[in-house]
Amino acid sequence: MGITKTEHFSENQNTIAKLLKALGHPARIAIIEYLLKVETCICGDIVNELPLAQPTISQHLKELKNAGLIKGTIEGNTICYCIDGNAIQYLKNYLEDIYKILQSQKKNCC
Amino acid sequence: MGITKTEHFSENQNTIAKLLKALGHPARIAIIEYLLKVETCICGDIVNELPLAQPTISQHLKELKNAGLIKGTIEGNTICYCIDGNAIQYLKNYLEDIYKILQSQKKNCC
DNA sequence: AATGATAATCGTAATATTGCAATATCATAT
DNA sequence: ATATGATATTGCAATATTACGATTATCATT
Repeated sequence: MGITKTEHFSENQNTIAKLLKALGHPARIAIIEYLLKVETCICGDIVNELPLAQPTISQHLKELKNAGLIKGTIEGNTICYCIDGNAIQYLKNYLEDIYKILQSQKKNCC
Repeated sequence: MGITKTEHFSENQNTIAKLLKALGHPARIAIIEYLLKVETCICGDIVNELPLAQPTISQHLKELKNAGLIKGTIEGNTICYCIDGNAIQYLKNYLEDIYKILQSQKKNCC
């Protein structure tokens, strides 16, 4: 029915899925990579960097922000966006955990 | 227009986004976690573990498989599913790289 | 106050996703 | 041969996502 049954899954599973989903679009990956590159947070020029219209980018930024992957603070008449390290760390740890468990298992098939 | 403009982004960005998108659903996270738990690859009982109908789970499995996150091999009249460690490692490395770069930057805002 | 620059929001069209009932497929047991 | 059990596919309804033009809001600078 087009609606995800979040209530049937654990809070952790929903949190992880939400973060990963927010990153699951090339434009949003590109935004993250750009934010990482420029280092400084004055980021009004994302629009010039990406091949998408300004409203589209604004929408992608909103989604990244909703998911908690970036933070934005008003800075005069521009907005200062930057990556939230905690969210990245959370995902990194999750994947490291999965990887570690996989490594510890003796492969007996596939 | 509802269609992602993949052609405007790098191959790497599209690959990462595709993997993350495939993981960006609680049911698929639950499937991965279950596959991790059972260790052995005979995994026909995912349907009994998750609160979703059999066709829905079959569809989620297909998406994980298309993204390259799991492998499935026919084993008589059951199917043996297991996680593809390479895909997990790829994502893990990507997030570790981002995290490392973040750590190396001196925070001056946000 | 008027102007300009920047970014968010609204509205809408096109497409994708989620979920399931019904059905199909296919290996194996009877 | 036929029934059974396991998984895949089809078809469809409900909802979500993607993208952008038009507009609006906000604020710094005239």
